[in-house]
Amino acid sequence: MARTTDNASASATSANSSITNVAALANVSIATVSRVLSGKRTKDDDIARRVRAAAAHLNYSVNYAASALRSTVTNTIGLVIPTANDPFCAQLLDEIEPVIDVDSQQLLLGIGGDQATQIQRIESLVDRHVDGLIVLPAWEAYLSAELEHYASTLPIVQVGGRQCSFRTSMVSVDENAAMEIVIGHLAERGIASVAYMAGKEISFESAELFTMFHTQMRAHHLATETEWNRFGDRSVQRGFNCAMRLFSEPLVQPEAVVCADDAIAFGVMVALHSLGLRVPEDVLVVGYNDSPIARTTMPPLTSVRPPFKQIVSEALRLLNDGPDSPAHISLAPQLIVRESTNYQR
Amino acid sequence: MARTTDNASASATSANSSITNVAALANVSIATVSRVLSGKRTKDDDIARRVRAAAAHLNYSVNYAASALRSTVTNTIGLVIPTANDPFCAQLLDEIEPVIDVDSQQLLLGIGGDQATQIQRIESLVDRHVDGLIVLPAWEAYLSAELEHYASTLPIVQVGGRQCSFRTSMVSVDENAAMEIVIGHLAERGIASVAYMAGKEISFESAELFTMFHTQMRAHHLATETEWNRFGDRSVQRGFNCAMRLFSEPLVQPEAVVCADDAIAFGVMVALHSLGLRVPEDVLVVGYNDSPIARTTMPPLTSVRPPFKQIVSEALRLLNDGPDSPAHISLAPQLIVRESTNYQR
DNA sequence: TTGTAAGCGTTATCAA
DNA sequence: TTGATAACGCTTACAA
Repeated sequence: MARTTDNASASATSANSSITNVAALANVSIATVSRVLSGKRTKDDDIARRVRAAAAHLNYSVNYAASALRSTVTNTIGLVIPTANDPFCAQLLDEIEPVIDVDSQQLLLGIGGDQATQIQRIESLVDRHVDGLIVLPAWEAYLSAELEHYASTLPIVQVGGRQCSFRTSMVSVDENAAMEIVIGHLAERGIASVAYMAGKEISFESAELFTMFHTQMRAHHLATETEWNRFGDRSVQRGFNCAMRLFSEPLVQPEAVVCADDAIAFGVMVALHSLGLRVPEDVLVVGYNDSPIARTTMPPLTSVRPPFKQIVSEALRLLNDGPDSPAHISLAPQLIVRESTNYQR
Repeated sequence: MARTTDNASASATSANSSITNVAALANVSIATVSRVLSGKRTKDDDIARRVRAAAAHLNYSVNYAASALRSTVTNTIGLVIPTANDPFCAQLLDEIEPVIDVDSQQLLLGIGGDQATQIQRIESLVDRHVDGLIVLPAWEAYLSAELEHYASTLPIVQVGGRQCSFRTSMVSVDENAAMEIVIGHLAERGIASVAYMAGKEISFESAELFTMFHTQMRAHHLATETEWNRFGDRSVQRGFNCAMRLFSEPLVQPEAVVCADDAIAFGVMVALHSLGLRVPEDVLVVGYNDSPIARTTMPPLTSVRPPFKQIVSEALRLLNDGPDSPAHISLAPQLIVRESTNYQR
């Protein structure tokens, strides 16, 4: 019997205490301590309380390296994103980090703007034996082979983009629903014609959206013109240029503009302003991503808000389900209605 | 002698090979393998080559958990930021991640928008035994006690903000140099008067900058008015409002506006545009942070670019120096001159 | 339900 | 230099 009560609390509140110290102080074996603290022992009797008290008193926290070495989990989640300088990625980061941390897990971050770098990051994280991997593919990054290769070892969830592998799970924004909500909202406002400034974004299937735009327009009997609707980058400049071209001609003009990104919408609003057109009285404008910019435009911008909280919770749930049950979950976004569409025709 | 050459390559290219497999294949002891692969054995003789070849052949990579358990390093760096939705933080993330990864280290990310959350994140990361900790304090987060407490255990580098502790290292942007460069640039353009829209940012000592603004203005014999210069948030709206107030009155008006953030500058430019004032012919505008927005304003915005690469390399160097030699490094930013100040009076 | 003891894969120690 | 071996702190059979 190695139970020693004497001098057990000698090194109290010293941070570098191991499970042995806790066991000694609680007067139980290290196995019991391990079981109580890891939740493998459900009863909340005197022993459990003694262990927890001892752990608290010694300011004990498990050594993750030792834990990971012996068991099969590392309590880490890997996240690979193309860049932090993207409103979708940044908002997702802000949403996912606290959720992971309350699980007493940690977030290992990999950033890669192209296919090669993303593959490197994925391999690094797999080497670290992360418990799960969440990947936001970079624009034009084909990660199929990579993801398939690790899909059997490790639960992987892809977020957004073109689906890379049917062997990994995927969570994405339901772009069809997004467009339905946007066009429905504009139809309710009494709008007759809409222009669409499409994009080619990370989080977003542009072609699918473009198709859905026309489907929804027909469904609501709204008008559009081929030359109104273009693919392009999602910069303020692009929105400005497109809107200047569109609204400075004395031809027929759309009563509303739907943009694939808030930045484009911002550019559109600046252009309209400089042309003497008022938002929303003359033209309604809708953005996408509900980035911080949407709250600070003048007037504030109605924008499609990706369901970040749901994306995060579904992604983590799919990771927990393990690699054997891949699923594709599509989540409807929410339309945040602000001043830029607050006008009834 | 436990050297076995037979069936050593049986499990070749199987990913889950340990140091034992490598040792067997290379016909040396595991200790030698460890020394060769960790660089503790400098010679590049036949043994070293054999070991490396075996490791490559078996697709071996060290088990970080085991390595961390035995040695004192985990090959992880902790980074705590207030939010990813901030251009300074986002750009720093994009810069720091690749530098860490080439060191075959990994980035553990903690996000906390307030003092309590940041303290939690710091504690989580310390529990994980990160080799070093980089902290960007949140606005009004006082982390002194926390940082001091861990400063002896762990190298900590604070980036930006008010200095929390003299026992930890710090890397910051030299705001005095920033203001000197900005005002110097405007003076060269032949400007006579300048307004300053100060901020209260994460990466940025507003009061210090405000003082330096006046110092530099005097040094260059430029004029300013008390009511031109206000503290405030760094939103587009704020810039717009301030500029509208400033430039719609028929009083004396500044010939240039310096802003504590690109977003403010953007708002200013929108306001000027709507008042019929041209940038840069009528008013010069300077931003701060050189965020993606600066390249997409119309015209493109001259902006102070924090020296991200240097901040990253200095922070990592200070981490490597260990916790015993705290230093404060102040790095001069660079002025990215674009169209918004490209006008000679 | 508890304690004992055997590893997990690596690095550090020490003797050769 | 090298190899044998003892930790590192934990989890998990297995036995009590």
